[in-house]
Amino acid sequence: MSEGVEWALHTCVNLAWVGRPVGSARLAAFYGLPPAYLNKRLQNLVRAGILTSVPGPKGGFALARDPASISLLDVVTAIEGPDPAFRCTGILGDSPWGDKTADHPSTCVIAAAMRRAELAWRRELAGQTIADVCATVERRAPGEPERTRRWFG
Amino acid sequence: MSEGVEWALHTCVNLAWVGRPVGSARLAAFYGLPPAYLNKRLQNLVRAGILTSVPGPKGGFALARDPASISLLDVVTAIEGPDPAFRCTGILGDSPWGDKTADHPSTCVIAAAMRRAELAWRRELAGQTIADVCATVERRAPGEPERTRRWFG
DNA sequence: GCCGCCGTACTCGGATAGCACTTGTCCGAGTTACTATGG
DNA sequence: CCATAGTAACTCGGACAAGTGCTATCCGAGTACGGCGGC
Repeated sequence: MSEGVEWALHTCVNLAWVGRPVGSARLAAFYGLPPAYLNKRLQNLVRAGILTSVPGPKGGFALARDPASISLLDVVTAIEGPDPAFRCTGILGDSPWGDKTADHPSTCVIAAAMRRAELAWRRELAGQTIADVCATVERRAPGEPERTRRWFG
Repeated sequence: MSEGVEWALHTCVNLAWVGRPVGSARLAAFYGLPPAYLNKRLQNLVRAGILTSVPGPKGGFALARDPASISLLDVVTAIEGPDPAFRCTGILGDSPWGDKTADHPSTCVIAAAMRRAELAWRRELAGQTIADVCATVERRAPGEPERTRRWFG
């Protein structure tokens, strides 16, 4: 899985705490990441409707909606793309008595099993939101949001 | 995910039906796959203890144990490796007040959420065996095992 | 003092190289089955 | 007819290139802020 997923998730949590637009350079400096590349990934989140981008001075990226309505799955799919990890190429159609025209991705038993597993993975990710992560961190380290907000200010 | 996973899974099902060693060239010809590359992947299954390799004429690959004891997860991890898809690089340690020495992969809330999702995925895959796939296919197409066995004979 | 204009500096956004990993290929070591030969 | 030694062919196994996608970088278009001049 792309490493940018980790960066995007942590950045979303930070943005949830700050609450106002922050430039990608400042966001990247927080973790010592390459600013331009983080910017490229945050653009993916903008296209997915997770973030809003504000140009000009005092601009930057901010959450587009409530952290409670942004699931981890939303962020992951925004970075990795909507395609599932396992893709059935329909090699059954190339077998001696295979039917090239059949819809193998839908009928293949193996593809179905892999799809079931991936669905469980997506369901688990969809059940956790950015707000949940924030709440868990705050319970463990109550001063974290204020400290982060101050650093970015 | 690597495309070889699909090839390995289908090949395991075929081997379960045939029941005796089959060369990688013959196995690859069944789906029109590159023989040498399929061989390379089947070697992964041998190292994982899923297949046994028999050299010389009349040799090839065969299942090392009962199909009911080979889960889809076994095959996937044999090809993809044991590392999880999401790897926590511990960027929290690079934050302004981060602790480089802390065990971030274990304590990070985001890493925990991703690990939970991946665990659900693995559990789903571990619950399905090659024998289950074979049984489902046979129920749907009763003549399939015999037809496959005959083609490889 | 207040309003409007301009320049500036900062932001995002997309187009452009470098690198790692998956994919694909090849040839050599080892082993087994077959064959020919001798008893 | 049977045992045996030799040969030959077929197998896996690991070492060697090419293509694709992720990683990283740069520069240009656009916009809001701050300063300046005029009213």
